[in-house]
Amino acid sequence: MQQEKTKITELNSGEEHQWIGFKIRMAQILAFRAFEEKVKIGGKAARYFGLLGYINANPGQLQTVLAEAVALRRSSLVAILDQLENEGLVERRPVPTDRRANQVWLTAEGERVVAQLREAGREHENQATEGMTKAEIEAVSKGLDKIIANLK
Amino acid sequence: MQQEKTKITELNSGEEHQWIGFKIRMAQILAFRAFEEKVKIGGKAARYFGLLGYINANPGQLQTVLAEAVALRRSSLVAILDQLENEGLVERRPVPTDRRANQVWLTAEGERVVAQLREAGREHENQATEGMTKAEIEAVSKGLDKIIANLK
DNA sequence: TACCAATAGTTCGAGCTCGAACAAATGTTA
DNA sequence: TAACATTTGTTCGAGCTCGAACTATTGGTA
Repeated sequence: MQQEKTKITELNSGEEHQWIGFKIRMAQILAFRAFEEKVKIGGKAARYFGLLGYINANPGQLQTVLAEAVALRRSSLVAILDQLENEGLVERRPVPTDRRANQVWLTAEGERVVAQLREAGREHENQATEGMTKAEIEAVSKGLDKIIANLK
Repeated sequence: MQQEKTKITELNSGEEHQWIGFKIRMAQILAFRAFEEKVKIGGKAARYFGLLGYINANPGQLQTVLAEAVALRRSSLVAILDQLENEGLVERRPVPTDRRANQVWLTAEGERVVAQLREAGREHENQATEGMTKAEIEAVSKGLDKIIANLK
């Protein structure tokens, strides 16, 4: 039973594709891809915008906290911070009360880059939610909050 | 200006973390992680459940179409199909009218595995949306559809 | 105090996705 | 027909994340 090429006009999405979990996956892949294609500011900064933004909002946190905040493993964060430190965007400082730990801070340059990325991020956000009402966007946002909380 | 460890009771999420794009990323990482931890059925099947489900709903499609359907690149799909073929879940068949192309089909075993995974997927879906009303879930679902369409 | 568990950060190898480049086949156009 | 462009699947190297194992340090307990 083989289909004529020209007759495949309509593809069946399948039950799985109606699941939230799958849609979230699709959306994240497409969103990340689009953002990176759009933003060409300073090195790895765009890729780790979420992390940099979090550091900006919470200066001086431990690496463990940062990892949790962006849903990465502690071990994954090491190389990322190494790079961002090499690019002069981020700084590791010793914690006086605990010699195992590091506080992570943005450099002045890091703060500048975050500000620039924020602009690009807003544009991206607008593109992603184009044609949606405020209420629709809010509903997705609140819903995702609940889903994230459920999965944590 | 360094903070006392015990005084960091409340973390600032930062503007970025309020963005849909960021929440989508968090949700997808957590959801994928949770699903893989839960499901221990046959090899790589769980990881590529979305793909298998799509093949199940659309048997005999070209690899290019499949890649698009799950938001992966053509080149990424090659190794995945190699594995799934090795595990006996999937089959590549030549296309009579185009000697470059392959049709991809599920084997009988593949169909059995998809059915099993579907069960696990429903559980996972329930966990992720626990405590949410039907309307809330629907709002997230529709909203994600629009976002996906915007980013495509 | 001495001992043991827990924690912060790190290293390392495995596995995954990507983009670029390629061969083979097909489509298009002069 | 011949020449060129496009498409399909592929290979390959770079870059990323993960889990497991490790060191150093800190916390808890007998």
